[in-house]
Amino acid sequence: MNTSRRTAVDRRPSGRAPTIHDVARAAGVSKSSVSLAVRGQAGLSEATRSRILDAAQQLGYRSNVWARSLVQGRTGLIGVLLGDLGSSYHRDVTNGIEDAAAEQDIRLVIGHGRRDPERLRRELDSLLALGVEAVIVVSSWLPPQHLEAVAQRVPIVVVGRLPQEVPGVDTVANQDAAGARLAVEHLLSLGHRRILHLTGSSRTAAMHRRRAYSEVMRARVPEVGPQVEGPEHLDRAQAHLISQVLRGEGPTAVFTQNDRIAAELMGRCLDAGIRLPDQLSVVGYDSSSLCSVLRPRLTSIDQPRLTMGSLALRMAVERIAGKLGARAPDPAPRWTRPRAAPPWRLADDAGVHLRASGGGGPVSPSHRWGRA
Amino acid sequence: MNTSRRTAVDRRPSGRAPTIHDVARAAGVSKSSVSLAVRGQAGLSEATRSRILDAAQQLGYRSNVWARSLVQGRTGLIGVLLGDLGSSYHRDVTNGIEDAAAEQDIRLVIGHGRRDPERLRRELDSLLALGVEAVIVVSSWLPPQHLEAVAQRVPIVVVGRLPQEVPGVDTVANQDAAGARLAVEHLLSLGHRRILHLTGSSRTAAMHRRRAYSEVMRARVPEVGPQVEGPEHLDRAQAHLISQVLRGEGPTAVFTQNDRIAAELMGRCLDAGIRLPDQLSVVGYDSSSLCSVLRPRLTSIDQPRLTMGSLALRMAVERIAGKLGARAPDPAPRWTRPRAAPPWRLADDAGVHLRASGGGGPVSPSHRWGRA
DNA sequence: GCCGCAGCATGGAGCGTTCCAGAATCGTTC
DNA sequence: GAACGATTCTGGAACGCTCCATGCTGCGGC
Repeated sequence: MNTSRRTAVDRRPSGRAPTIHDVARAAGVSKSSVSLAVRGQAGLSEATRSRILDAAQQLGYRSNVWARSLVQGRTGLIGVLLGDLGSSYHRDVTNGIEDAAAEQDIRLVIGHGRRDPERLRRELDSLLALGVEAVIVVSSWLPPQHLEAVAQRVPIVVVGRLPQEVPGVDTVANQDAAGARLAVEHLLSLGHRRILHLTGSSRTAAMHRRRAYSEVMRARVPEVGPQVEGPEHLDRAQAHLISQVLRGEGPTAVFTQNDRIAAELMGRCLDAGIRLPDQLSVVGYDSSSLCSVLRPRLTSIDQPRLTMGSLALRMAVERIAGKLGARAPDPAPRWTRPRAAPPWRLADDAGVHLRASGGGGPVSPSHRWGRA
Repeated sequence: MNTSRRTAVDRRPSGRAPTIHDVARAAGVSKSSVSLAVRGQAGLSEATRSRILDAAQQLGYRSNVWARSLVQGRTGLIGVLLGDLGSSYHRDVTNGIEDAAAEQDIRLVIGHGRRDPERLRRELDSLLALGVEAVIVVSSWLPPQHLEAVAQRVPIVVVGRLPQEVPGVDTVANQDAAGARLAVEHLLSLGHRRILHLTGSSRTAAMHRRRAYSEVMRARVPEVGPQVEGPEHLDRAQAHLISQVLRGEGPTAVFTQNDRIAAELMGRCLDAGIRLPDQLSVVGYDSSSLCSVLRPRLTSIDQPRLTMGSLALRMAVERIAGKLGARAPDPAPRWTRPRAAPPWRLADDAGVHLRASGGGGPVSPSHRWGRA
């Protein structure tokens, strides 16, 4: 039967990784002592400890995460499910998550949804199969009922705005309404009155921005009121806007739902020979890396993406600790709001601010201004 | 002693997941039979199989990946270490990897280096600790000696250009030289003679591009020859270039090492009142998402990023299969080059092409052209 | 001199699987 | 009816680790 085992051993990647037994033999101690030593637990003399660690070092020993988690019943893994790679938003949120994870003994596993709800689901399943103890979903595209089902197995924190509150799912979101208000107030302060809102989505975050825009417009310029284009026929709306501007009619400023739409609009305006910002001012939302690349530079609303990420991780850790019956590892920090038990949500707790395009070419109506 | 176990059980996330034993008991068979059934292996009657699967379904049983990989000695995991999230390059390469992985029974684990070699190393370690069977590194920033050390434990495929050939490490790279030649030939065909090369790096890929640029310039316009600025004092070089152009002197075209630098240059030119592309033509490298956003649109060199990703995954799988002593799963495809045994590398096998800015505003010297 | 008690160190059980040798069952064939 | 092979099913060992009960020292106090 030893020979039968042999074959299994031989089938594994060359030079089979050293185990706790190998280290034990090398250091002349029992496997239990090695286990204590590598985990830095008490109950060993300094002499043996260092002897063991030396041997481990020399053999290139690394503890097998799977074996450990098998016996401990936990993995120390948190899944990060990104709606998309390749966006500065997701990068920054992820960085925030990583920074917070580095403070704890938490390992992250990143999954990638490729902007596709179906793929997002599959990736979520995949993360669960890996044994993550919680999942941070940086996307609002997962269907609520699916989220709810998964949340019964494992804590879920969503960074973004879900269409509805989901039992057992915590959320972190930026203050969309406040951001939109900032944007509109900024344009108003520049003297604009006819301000258009261009939106590409009817999802929750977009609707919050749109609603706030409308409220401000109704309150501040009742004689003009809100004018929203999109999300449907967005292309045609842009074309119409451009022809208006070329005739010297229509809006003098546009607040777009996000930077991508702003960039697209700016491109089309420039193609049509419209002078930006003289003939049209544009303000975006997200403060993406596009802002400083575009000419004229784009004024946009900045979300505290790093903070949102860190927040999400801490919430996940707290949930795990709660599930495990222990108390939260940190003394509850400022943001904790230890109010209602699950389900709870923490939204709008992350501030937002306007980042006017610094430097040479701010988007403005015919005159320059400094920083907002 | 049973009670002592109890506490361990109770400490684990609520409602302890059902195991193979639970299913066995429910179906009235042995755990071995359950194992066979859930893995769809032969050796069971249809009757018992379906009875077992029903029971498993009812209990919501999911096989424990850690336990499985512990006994099988393999995880089915491949690590993807990204030099950075948030770039369209990394996204596309990752998509290519994922597409190829979907065809196999491979699960991907993504790590994130944040453009920092030190962090890259830590993430690599973290992936190894997770038990990945191979790592695809989408970055050229890891020090060769470190790569070499790790490659002894697990196959490594690098997407990018390492400073030197590393034993045991496979690489996938685009044809930097061919790409650079395309770019320069393109500008020459538009009538440019004084073409500057602006580079931001002295790393390998950049050097390949730079060298190819110089060769073409020497061969095609010997009376002008190559002129390279950067990587040091890039900022000053740009300022100088702009002042030259404003005086109607200096280069009429610039080939930049990448799109980021091209975008920066274009921004500064526009800030200075230079008309693009009338006064200066710019060609970038990468065909990033910037190209279609900028005005005028940016002509750039396109790398087959998806293909490169798929290639990398197939190479990794092949390596794993080789290490495991089995033959490659697929009949060797076109690109395999089954030449030298390890170490081998496969570079420059992924084609490259110029993507001229379509539509309205191509970067050109005073006249328009169609697609290249 | 013996007891008690630290402090260290250890072997064994068990985590949830897979794998394998062998047992049990069944149907054929002589 | 015995012998045999094929089919179906099973228990135990092992994977690499943690945890626990227990053993072994040596030392101070009575």
